[in-house]
Amino acid sequence: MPATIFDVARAAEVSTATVSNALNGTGRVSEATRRRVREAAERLGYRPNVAGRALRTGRTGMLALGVTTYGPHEWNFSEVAFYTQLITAATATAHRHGYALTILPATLTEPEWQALAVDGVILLDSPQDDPAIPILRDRGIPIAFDGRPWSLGPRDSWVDNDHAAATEQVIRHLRDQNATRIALVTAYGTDLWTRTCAETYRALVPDPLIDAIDADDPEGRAAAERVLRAGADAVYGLIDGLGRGALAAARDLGLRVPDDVLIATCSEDPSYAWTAPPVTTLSLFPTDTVALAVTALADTLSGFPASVHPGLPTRLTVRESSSRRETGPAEKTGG
Amino acid sequence: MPATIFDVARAAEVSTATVSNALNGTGRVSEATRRRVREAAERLGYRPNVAGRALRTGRTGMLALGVTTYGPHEWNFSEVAFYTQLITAATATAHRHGYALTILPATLTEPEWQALAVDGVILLDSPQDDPAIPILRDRGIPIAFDGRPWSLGPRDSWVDNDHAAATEQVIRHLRDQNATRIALVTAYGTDLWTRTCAETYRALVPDPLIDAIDADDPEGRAAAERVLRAGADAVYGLIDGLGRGALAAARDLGLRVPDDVLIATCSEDPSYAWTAPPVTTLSLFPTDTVALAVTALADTLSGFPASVHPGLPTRLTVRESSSRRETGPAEKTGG
DNA sequence: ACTGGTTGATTAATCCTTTAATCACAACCG
DNA sequence: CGGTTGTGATTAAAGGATTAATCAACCAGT
Repeated sequence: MPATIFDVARAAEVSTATVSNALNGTGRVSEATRRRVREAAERLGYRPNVAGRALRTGRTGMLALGVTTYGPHEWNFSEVAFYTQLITAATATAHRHGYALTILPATLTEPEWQALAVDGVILLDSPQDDPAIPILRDRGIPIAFDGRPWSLGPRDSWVDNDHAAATEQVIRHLRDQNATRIALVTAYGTDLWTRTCAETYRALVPDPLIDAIDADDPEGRAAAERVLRAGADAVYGLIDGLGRGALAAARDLGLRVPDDVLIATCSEDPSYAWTAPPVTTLSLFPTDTVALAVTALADTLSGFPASVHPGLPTRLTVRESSSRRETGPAEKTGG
Repeated sequence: MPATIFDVARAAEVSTATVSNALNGTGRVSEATRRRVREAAERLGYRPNVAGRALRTGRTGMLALGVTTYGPHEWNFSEVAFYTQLITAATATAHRHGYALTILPATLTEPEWQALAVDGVILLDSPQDDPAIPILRDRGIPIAFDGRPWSLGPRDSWVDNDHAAATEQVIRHLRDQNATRIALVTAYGTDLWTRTCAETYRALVPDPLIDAIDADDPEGRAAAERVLRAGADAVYGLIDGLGRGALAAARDLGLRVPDDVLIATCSEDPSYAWTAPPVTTLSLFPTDTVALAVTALADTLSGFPASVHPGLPTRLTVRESSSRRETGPAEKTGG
């Protein structure tokens, strides 16, 4: 039995319309009346009923975060710090803008997308021909893409890191450490992020060696083993767990890291500073990225034009797994 | 402009009441009419408007997950993997029961708790005198506690691991490995989980040595250093990051693990299998636990009585950080 | 004094669904 | 045949907020 707008109206001795106008800053209300209404609302602990407001305005005050998966898992959260940080930051940012945020299961059917009662959606690494897109467009729901989208509607925003530059930085670093055959291990995805990284890689590496992780092996151990068997002396992984997967694969094959193989991976996991050896990581700052996406979405919902933020920075943290000890030229060629 | 119940009524040539009854299985509707309504609804892609339904029934179809923090952080996600798994499982389970789930920021004020439009709340490690409790009780919103609560309302459920047994298992294991001075490092919390573990520890250890992590040091490095300086030869951490914090502290003090110091920590982080040395962990299976909590909450909302599930199992994974190499009696005493 | 414009408030419709109350009709019983 | 019971549907109210349309009062101008 929370206080309704009628209770406030009665207490302030005005109509409900005046209460609404006074509290929302709409219509015409004298200063004195506004104060009276505010006080009454405060005294009664009045909070607008969200269902009533949603019914009338069509706005729910809710945002949704959608994560697309490709593998068999309902969530592709193979225990990655990336998602935790991202969810955390998205939720906090949404609240800061006055929205609640709900996280969608990866397996949403078309009628479920139809029925979804949200004001806006953040889509993470939306794949090609994402079934959600046409439905959301049709419903007039703005989208903020985290990761470059395949198509962009008029009310859509997007944010992304500068993956080309990041990939180039990693490849050059591995080269500087005398890697001669650099392999790339990707996720299963058909997202543009994977594609951009792969293209940049191909443009830089004369003899590309690309493999994707298996659906049942989130840390990519089998994929790492394949590329190592194929002769790679450096592995760069686009998925968080690949540092561990590659360490395991190297050990199984009797290869020393970093003496025989160099390893680097995209990851936000702080524990890579503590593995044996510590693993070089590329951080994508998911918190900053998604916060920007949520803010863009909130701005769009406030009537501001949609915005685009490509080229967000990344950071390469070089650790022992990709640091060859100081070597003379003789050993260099021997690699 | 999605189809409303009026559109379906017109298409099926019945009243809206009949549509509602037919689709919800309420009231009295003939089989033939029910089929006609179903077909019309299907054809028009009708999905009940959640705001309209919420306004009428007072049910929103939304659950909230509340995480209480004690430190300065908006989220106490220092325990990365634990929360990821937990949030993931909670969301998936909620969806399985037909609810959406929203994650609450830790810093919710009383009026915000008042206005929160949800059918039920899951509270994680609710502290003593949690301000949310009286408000939710007053509003008749059922609570499912993950972690034993300080007080239980008639519609509240709770689930928890058997922390006493788990703590005892860890202590005994460390003793078996010849630890003579076992220290306990806790979070900042006033939650019952911390308290239960500490009490069990005190009952088993003749000379207790307890410290809590600092608010600005989520991995507890400073706390680990303090207890090691105080003479501990084994550290058991109740927070996920403490494995890393203790490894760092030991290294800084020139102590070898496991030769000079044994380390074990509560954690879901798989990368502890890859640290140098690998760290012994106690898993609390947060996914199973929270799934049970969400299910209990959904059941309560369906009219079933609230339920209580204490004593959920844990698992101790012994790794090198707490495994003394086979030693003769001479070395044992020298420990 | 009449007109026109401004201000500050109210009235009433609207959003969509659920559900208690009601009604029409047919079958059955005494 | 009048009265009761049961079935299958409809009518109308309710739930809480927003907002277009309307109204009353006042002031200024001619």
